[in-house]
Amino acid sequence: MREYYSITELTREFDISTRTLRFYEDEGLIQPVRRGRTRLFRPTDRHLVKQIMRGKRLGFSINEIREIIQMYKEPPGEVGQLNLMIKRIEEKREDLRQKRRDLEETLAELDHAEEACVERLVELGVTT
Amino acid sequence: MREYYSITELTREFDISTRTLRFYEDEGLIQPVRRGRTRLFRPTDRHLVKQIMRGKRLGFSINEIREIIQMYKEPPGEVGQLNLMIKRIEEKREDLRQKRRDLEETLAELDHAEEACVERLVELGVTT
DNA sequence: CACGGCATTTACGTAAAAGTCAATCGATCA
DNA sequence: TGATCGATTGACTTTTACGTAAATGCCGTG
Repeated sequence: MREYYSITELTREFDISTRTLRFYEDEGLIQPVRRGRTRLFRPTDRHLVKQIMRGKRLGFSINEIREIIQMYKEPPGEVGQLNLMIKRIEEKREDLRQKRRDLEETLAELDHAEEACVERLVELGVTT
Repeated sequence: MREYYSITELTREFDISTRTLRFYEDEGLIQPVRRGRTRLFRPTDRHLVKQIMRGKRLGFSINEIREIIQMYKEPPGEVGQLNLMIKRIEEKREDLRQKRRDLEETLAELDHAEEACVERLVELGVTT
């Protein structure tokens, strides 16, 4: 496991801009350390970026991603806080389950659409 | 099956504003008919709205949703167009499969986070 | 030491997707 | 007939998530 990644390494790996990484830092999603003024990204920062990109692909906003990231962190020490966190996690999971239903339905409709296209090709006498 | 829905009926059903429905009309995603100036939404418009909301939850942009909706329509009559459409459909499906992987990974991490919370509660001697 | 290349900060810009507000119109109820 | 309710249009505003530009810092190489 590498100790540090440069900002450009991460921009290449995740196909995002430096601006985007600095933006995520401003938003408090990642906390790269500094050597002088230069940012040094540790493996945990890299992993966070990976999680952020996943969240983005799933259509979560920065705020929602921030919430999700909170959940991955060490669980709090107090009972009330723990129960609250469990509740929040359950909510997010329900959210994700809805997305999964949406996803399966969309996939099914696309399957259907593709079949219709293929059938149409057959009608037109195209040798597959 | 109802013949027409009013704009407010649909805003209530989908929990969106009238502004949003008009916006979708401006964007050409739906084409409600008119009685005078009043919009009348047919079942097909309602179904389109349902598909739009699904797309939104999955993080697709309006343009992407527009593309997807195109794919649900009648397949074109020309062979080149049909092959192009099949290619586009396959791309979208790959996109959705990526989302599905993201989704499963996120769900797994949330499961993990919840377990950690529950364990912590046990450590604290909370009777479940 | 000058230079190229990467990095930084600050500041302003922008596209997408609506929200909000004001003025108006038309149908209907009392 | 006047008031009220729902709908419409148009203009302006807002939020999110960065993009872009300008000016400058840091550093290894020849």
